[in-house]
Amino acid sequence: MKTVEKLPTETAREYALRAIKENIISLDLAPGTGISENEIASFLGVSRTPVRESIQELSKASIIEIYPQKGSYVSLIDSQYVEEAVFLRTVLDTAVIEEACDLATEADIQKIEDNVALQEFYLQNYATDKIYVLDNEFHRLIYVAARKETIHAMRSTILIHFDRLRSLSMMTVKDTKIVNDHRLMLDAIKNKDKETAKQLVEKHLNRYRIDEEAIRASHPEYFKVSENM
Amino acid sequence: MKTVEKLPTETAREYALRAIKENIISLDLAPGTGISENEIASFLGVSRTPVRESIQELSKASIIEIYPQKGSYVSLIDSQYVEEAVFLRTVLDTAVIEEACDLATEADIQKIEDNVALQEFYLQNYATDKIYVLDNEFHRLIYVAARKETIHAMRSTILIHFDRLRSLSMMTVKDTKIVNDHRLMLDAIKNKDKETAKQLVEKHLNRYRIDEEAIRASHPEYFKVSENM
DNA sequence: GGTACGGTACTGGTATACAAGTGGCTATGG
DNA sequence: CCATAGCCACTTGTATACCAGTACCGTACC
Repeated sequence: MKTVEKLPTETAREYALRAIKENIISLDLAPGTGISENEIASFLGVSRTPVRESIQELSKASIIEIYPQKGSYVSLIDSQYVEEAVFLRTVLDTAVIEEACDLATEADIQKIEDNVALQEFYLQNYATDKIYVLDNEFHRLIYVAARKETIHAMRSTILIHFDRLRSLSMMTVKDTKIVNDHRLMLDAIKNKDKETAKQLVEKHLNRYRIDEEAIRASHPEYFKVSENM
Repeated sequence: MKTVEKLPTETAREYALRAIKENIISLDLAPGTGISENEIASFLGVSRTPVRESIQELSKASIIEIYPQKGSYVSLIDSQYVEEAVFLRTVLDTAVIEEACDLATEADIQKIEDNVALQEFYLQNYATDKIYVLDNEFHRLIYVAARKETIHAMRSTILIHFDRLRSLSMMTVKDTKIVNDHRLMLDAIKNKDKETAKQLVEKHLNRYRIDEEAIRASHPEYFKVSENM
């Protein structure tokens, strides 16, 4: 497990949740790893309570499996859940951007504009490591503009199943293309052009198609064995 | 707060979550009510720990608002969240039933068939109080058939915002119509007829249109005052 | 050598103790 | 009578103690 800095503003619970999430997505807590509430608590320098609450939450989304009195494990990558994550993102993102076309205010658009401008700036200056955070923030801002922030929170939890597979794939979509997609989406929202916006989202998501079988071949121990074989 | 029987199979945490949820949906814990972890814990006969974990979970979906060191409150009915719930249900249910048309196995269909048959039986015998539970189960089985069970779990949490408004409306859609809708949906899945299935879901959801303003007029104290007025 | 049994050191589930902060009530002084 | 200061009873947040159940390992006995 990798160290995560505790921000002064967050509670122990928020810190623990963030630290565990980041470690799972980055695969520093690899699929199948056994985790102990006590161990993580002492590693993070907090008590079991906040750690336990975080683990409970992740287990709700099947990111962690809890076997009472036996142990807890980071879930193996399960095609079932990855598909659910991809499905949810596809269905929601397209529906939400259409809503954003209808509902976005000037202020919403300005925030997105600032975000995209920053993406373009970092792209020009080859500081592409910053783009990952801005990317997530961009998509959140779309949900905010569509007045669907609660839905976004749920989306991001289940998306962990997909995110860690993406980490594992080490597949990198050219940042140029990502940022360009974002610029075009913003334009579509400005123009209230739902049809174009929807098509852009579909095209954007298609860039992240992952060859799961190839990864399974090189890291079979990370994957759940399907029952139907 | 109304008593909820503890099932012998569930943990204290599951019991607490279920009890609190049911009380919020039934409005026995009315919107705006102040709740205390200690109070609920002693009422349910468990300690603060499982109660606290449940409240934390509900606060994630904005069902409960926590003000540290001050108190926690059942959220007032907020049009914003109700709309998010309706939006989520509409978007997901239509997309999921299409998936169910593709993916449902014989076993899945048989379970739905049994459920619908039971609905029809209770309808014939005027035991319509049983239909509410079967209704929820019916929609869950559709998600199961579409291999989207995790998504269903998230759906049901956010739907609380809508469910309690429905309780408040005391609006009753004729059970005859509901059960008939379900029968037709099942047929569409059997026939793998996505288009019909989708239209049926839309029609079905339209039956639950609620006149929020009328309810707001008769119970203004349950509603959040909009900031844009 | 093999097997069965028991101790031990873990697990997560629950209960309780303590900490830090808030708000209201009361008592006291003007 | 009013205002203010301080105590007290509450809140949630966190840490810790205790419980029941599990797994594993070593030992003793066959």
